[in-house]
Order: sequence, then structure tokens, then C-alpha cells
Amino acid sequence: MPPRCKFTREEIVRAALELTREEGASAVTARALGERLGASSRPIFSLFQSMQEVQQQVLAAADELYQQYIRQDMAAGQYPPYKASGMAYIRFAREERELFKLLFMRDRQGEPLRPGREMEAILPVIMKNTGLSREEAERFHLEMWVFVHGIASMLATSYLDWEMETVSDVLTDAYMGLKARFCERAGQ
Amino acid sequence: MPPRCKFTREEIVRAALELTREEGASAVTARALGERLGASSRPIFSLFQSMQEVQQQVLAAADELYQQYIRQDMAAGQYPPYKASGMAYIRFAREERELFKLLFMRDRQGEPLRPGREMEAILPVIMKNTGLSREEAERFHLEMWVFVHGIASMLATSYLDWEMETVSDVLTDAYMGLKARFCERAGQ
DNA sequence: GATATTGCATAACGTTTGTTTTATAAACGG
DNA sequence: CCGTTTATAAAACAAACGTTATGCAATATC
Repeated sequence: MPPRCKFTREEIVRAALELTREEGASAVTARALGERLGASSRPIFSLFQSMQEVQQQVLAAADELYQQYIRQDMAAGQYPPYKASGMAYIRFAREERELFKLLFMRDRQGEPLRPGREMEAILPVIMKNTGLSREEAERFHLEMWVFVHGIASMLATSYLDWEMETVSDVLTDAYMGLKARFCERAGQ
Repeated sequence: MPPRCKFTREEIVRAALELTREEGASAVTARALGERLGASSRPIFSLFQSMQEVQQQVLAAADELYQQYIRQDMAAGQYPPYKASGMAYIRFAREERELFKLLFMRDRQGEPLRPGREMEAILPVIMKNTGLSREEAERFHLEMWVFVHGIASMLATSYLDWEMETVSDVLTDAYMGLKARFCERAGQ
């Protein structure tokens, strides 16, 4: 029988994820990945059809890590739930620049426009906090999301360099400002 | 003496710029560029030290095109000057996705944080419009800039699909909301 | 028209990419 | 302990990359 498998799919994906974190997605070549595993590139192709399949798994693993950020900041209770989700998105961008670029700055041309995964879960919270209708709350969330993504992507590319405390203040500005604007419009 | 030069540096840069616009920066290889010029890759290297030098010129040309967007929207008078500069940035992202990515979504790690080229020119306008102090206006502009960049980068990556009219409305929301927030804080 | 000059095409260099082939070494059944 | 099986390492493969050496050919000058 064979010598025991040196690696599992999970180990290879983990190594590829680390390589991505440290040097970016473009650094994950078959040779570099093999080298990091202390092996040739051959074992990769016994467990995966192609490097593209590895990249897909890296994407999934990066998303899983992002979900951890969300869960963690939601559970911490440092901020109210809606703000916490935005702060987690930004913290992920700050601390995992390459993974953020991979997940949220890649070109989505061709992919269907997803309505923002947690939209459904978070809409009631916004409606409660602001008193807006479902439709208005949806637009409010979209505008807040744009703002949050702006900060996050600028941090990920070193376009900006803000501490999380500054981020928190700025997010409050945007939230309070937009909320007043939306409520005023809804009121009249 | 030699046969007349088939190409100038300008022609090559123009071809490289078009290639970038259509297929992205990574598509600009020496071979592809030569092919587009109806030639081999050799002439490129008689006029440029390396492909990297070509890329630098493409960057400069892209920036020049962006400046045209700014000048055009500022001169059109459809929006007040401050809004026009934001709208131009976003319109550039919509109409020249690849060039926008090249100019404004590349990693700036290592590069010094530029204070936003037109900051100096635009700050007095903001101070006049809002009555804020210089310091407050600077932060106001930064937050608006984050918002504008958020919209632009999401349009450039098809993360979002907004008409310019929607963009205009959303920008007004952000401006009015933030302005109220800042003025309120400055007032008390 | 001959000649000298020089930009360009051709072809190839050395790398690096993803992937595949080949031979080796290890594990297990007998 | 041997033979089969099989995952692995090493090397080779084809393609694509930036770049360069060589030689042709076109033009300006005489």
C-alpha cells in the first residue's frame, strides 16, 4: 500500500490561505505552495484538480475567517449590533488586507448582484432604530454600507491609515448624519 | 540612415492605455502590446527601458484622462463645484473601470500618504459652504471623500450598479447629513 | 547609383507559470 | 520477506513572460 498521504486537502488550503495573507493571492503558485509545504507541487495535484480549485477553497476559507470577525465583534457587545457588523468588516480589512482584497475588492463583472448577505437579518434592527419603512431602511443600509466599504477598502490599500477609534467616531458621524437626513425626509 | 521610426513613445503609450482600458493592466504584456501595434515587441524596447517604464507612462496618461473628467464636470456647471469633483471621480470609475482600478485601487503600501491633491484648492469652498473651521472642514472633506470613494470603487468592481442620477441623490444625502452633523457639533 | 546608418522582425534567451510524466520509496497482504 | 500498490519527489513539459542578439532592409547622404 502507499506511504501515508503527506497532506490533506485542509492542510494544503490552510497553507495557501497563509500564503495569500502574507503575500497576496498572486503569490499562490503551485511551486510556492509546494515549497511552503516542504514538498514538490505534485501532492497538490493529487488532491486538487487544478490550482483554480485550490483558489476556490482559499476564497471559502477567507470567507469563513471573515464570518469569525463578524461573530466575534457582534458577541463582544462593545458596539450595538448594527455598528458592530460594520466595525468587523473594517477591522477585517485592516488586519487581513490581502484577504479583504480577495473577498471584497475583486471584480464581480458577470456575477449576479447579491443583495448583501445579511441584509435580511439586519433590516429589522435598522427599522427599529430609525423608525424608517422597510424600503427607506434598505436604502439607508445601502448608503451606510457604501461608507463602510469606502473606509475598509481605503485601509486595505493604505490609501488611509486610521486607528479603530477614529473609525468608530467617523462611523458615528455617518450614521447620525444619515439617520437625521432620512428621518427628516420620511417625516415630511 | 534608418527607415523612419514606425512608432513614437506617445503612440506606444496610447496603445498601452487602450489595452489597459479594455482588458486591464495585467493584459499589457510586451507581446500583446506589440501585436496591437501591428509589430513585434522589439520596437517597445528601443523606445523604453522596460515594460515597467511603459506602465509608469500609462499611469501618467490615465491620470491625465482623469484630470479631464474633473475639468469637464467642473466646467459643465451641472453641479456646484464641490459636488462636481465627486461626481467626476465617480463617473470616471463608472466609465473607465480599469483605469480607475489602476489609479485609485492599487496598493499604496510604502508610498507616502498624499493629502489628496486638490485638498488645498477645495477647502475654502467647504469652509464657505458650511461655516466650519479649517480643521473641521478638513475632516468633513475626508469623510465625504471616503463616501465618494466607496461608491466609485463599488461601481468599478460591479459590486454595485447605480445610474449617475442615483449617485447624485445619494451624494446629496451624505453631504446634507454630514453637514448637519458637523455644524451641530461645531455649534454647541 | 553606391554606401553607410539604423529601426525593426525574427528568433531565441532565461524565467516562471500550471500541469504531467517517471521513477522511487514506503506500506501492506501474503 | 517479497511483490504489489500507490503517494510522493524530481524532473520534464508546454506555454507565456520580459528581454536581447542578430541580421535584414530601408533611407539619407554622397
